[in-house]
Amino acid sequence: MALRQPRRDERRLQSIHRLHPAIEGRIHRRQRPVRPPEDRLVQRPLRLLPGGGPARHHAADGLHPLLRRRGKRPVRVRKCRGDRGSRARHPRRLRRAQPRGLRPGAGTFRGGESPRLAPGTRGRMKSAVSPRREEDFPEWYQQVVKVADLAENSDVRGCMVIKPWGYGLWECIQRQLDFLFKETGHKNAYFPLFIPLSYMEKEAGHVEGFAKECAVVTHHRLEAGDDGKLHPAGELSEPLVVRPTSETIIGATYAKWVQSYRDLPILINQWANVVRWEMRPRLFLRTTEFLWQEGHTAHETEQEALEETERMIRVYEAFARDHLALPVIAGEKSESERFPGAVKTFTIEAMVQDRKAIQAGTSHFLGQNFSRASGIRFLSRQGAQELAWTTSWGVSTRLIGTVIMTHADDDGMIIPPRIAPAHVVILPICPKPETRDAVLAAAEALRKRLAALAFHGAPLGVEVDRRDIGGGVKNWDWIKKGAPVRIELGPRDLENGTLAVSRRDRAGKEFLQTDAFVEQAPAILQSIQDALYAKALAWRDEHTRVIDSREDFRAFFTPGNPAKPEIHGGFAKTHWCGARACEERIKNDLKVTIRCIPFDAVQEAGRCVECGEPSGRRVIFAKSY
RNA sequence: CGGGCUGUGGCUCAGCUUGGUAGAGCGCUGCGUUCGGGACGCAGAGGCCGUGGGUUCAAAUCCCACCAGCCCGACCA
Repeated sequence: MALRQPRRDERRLQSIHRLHPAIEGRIHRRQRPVRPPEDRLVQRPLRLLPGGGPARHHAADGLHPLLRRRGKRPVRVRKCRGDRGSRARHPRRLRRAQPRGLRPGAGTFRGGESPRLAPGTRGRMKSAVSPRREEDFPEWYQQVVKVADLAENSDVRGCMVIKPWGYGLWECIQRQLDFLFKETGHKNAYFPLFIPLSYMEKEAGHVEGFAKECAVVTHHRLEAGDDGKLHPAGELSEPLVVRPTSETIIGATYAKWVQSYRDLPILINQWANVVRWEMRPRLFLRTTEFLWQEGHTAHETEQEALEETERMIRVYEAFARDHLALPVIAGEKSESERFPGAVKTFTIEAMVQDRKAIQAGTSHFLGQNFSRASGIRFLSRQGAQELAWTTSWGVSTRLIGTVIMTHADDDGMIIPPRIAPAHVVILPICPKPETRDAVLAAAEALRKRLAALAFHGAPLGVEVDRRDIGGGVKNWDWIKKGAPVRIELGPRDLENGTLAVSRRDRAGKEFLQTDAFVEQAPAILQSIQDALYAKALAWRDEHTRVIDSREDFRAFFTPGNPAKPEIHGGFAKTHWCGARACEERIKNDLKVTIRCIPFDAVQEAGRCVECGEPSGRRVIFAKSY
């Protein structure tokens, strides 16, 4: 009783708070913001390709031929020129602009009732995602995943349903990475989901790292009880662990495969799911079950294994850069951040839009730790029994989260063309039933022409959205999903042989001759790819600081408002003496960790940013995911 | 695993203090007007109020227990 009373009061307080006029006014304001003319669509001259490429522009008056043609009919022209600002003065709009009064349940920023305007952004275009990045980055992220139709939470805590558009991203990543693995001499195989408990105990560091987050299978049968419910029965003699990673079971297998140096190297990769019982799941970034790839190799010499470890982190680095448009820093992890059981861990670290670091891929030199634990022995060229040298390396569906947090904006997802499930989406505009068939036929013809083209060796992915819904809704749907290029094709385009092209990385749209567009399509996609990379690189560089003093370091990572930290900090390139104690203290004080010791760090004398002891090179400090 | 909070149509929530016919917005369906920047009007479908027990003539509402989820800390790709 005493427990519930304060709860009531709090609820009441909340209700009162919601009804406060100032707050209500902000939430209920339904006015459509009058967009400044320079933000309007059609008027702004566009270039689809950088540097005055072959993109064909409208005549000097800035008008598309279509619009000029219609210029004889002033009413149409005004409409076509996208003079949407006038909509605010339209009688119907005016009516909507009136305050609606209090409506129950509307005092929320979530769900369908998203606010048109964020505080202090009067007159700005509303964005598709609410809140905006600068308002609440974690919530923005969740909303992007949702509105882009990438994934959703399932009824199983911590496990997500990856929806077709999101899974399409994974398929593209998978296909291209797989190609790169094959190119570097690896073959795919598949190992069991279940690992005998005793295997997990073999490597001490490994146990320590994963024991706390293992799902354990103890029974193999269900029996109906007297209560009518099903109960586990048939207890296993030895519990099975659902793989959190596969070093142990693969090691045990390799031990059987390897007899002599002639059996080495073993270069194998597996595409699989793994389970790590996480406390705080987040779609794509940290889920209980996730999809990944894990490469496991065994080598004759330490040198060979080290080369493999570095080769694969370089593969990841290049893949991130060229395919995902992610600038990453490749380097080595400090001891405390190493993979459990590894001798060395290499990583690629990306910076996302809240300036935090995210580990996007890792490659581990496992030394002889796992071959010792699993007994991977071979007869050497000299006739002696030796332990193999092993490596493992992996990237996961977290890459998708990284891509989202790097490229997406306040209107939703932006997909780098090279991993887009569909590169070009054709939106047929069918205002009148009598032109519908012709427009759809033209859309299909265009799809075929585009699909015959190639982008980086693969056919262009083209989708025609035939859904019978409003043109604006349809268009926004694909903006939110982040399709690289949208084509609007309407009846008037048919007469003129034109189409309207929109790039997801830029505002507005441009009318082009269909032939010209088809010719340029792959180049436009590459231009988008390059632009995304350039933007992400500029962002990272802008928020990377060379820091030498302890005060500057602490100031860099201390938010102005600790109660509700704003987006702050970034990458700090600082000297570090190498002592674990310094690293630890910084982590405790600032929640900042060493992301990596970059491979390309120049040798340079300096002093540790924490203790002042001498240091030979700089490391990257950052807050991280 | 510690601390705080919440469970009511698909989603976000109101209703509970003071027990008496279950509500709103969005979404969904149909029809009409729309459709090249996110439309509008009208009509409609959809809920044993987390579960179990108790109090009462009567429980979404009061009491008890349980379950689930969220947030903040420790851990992580």
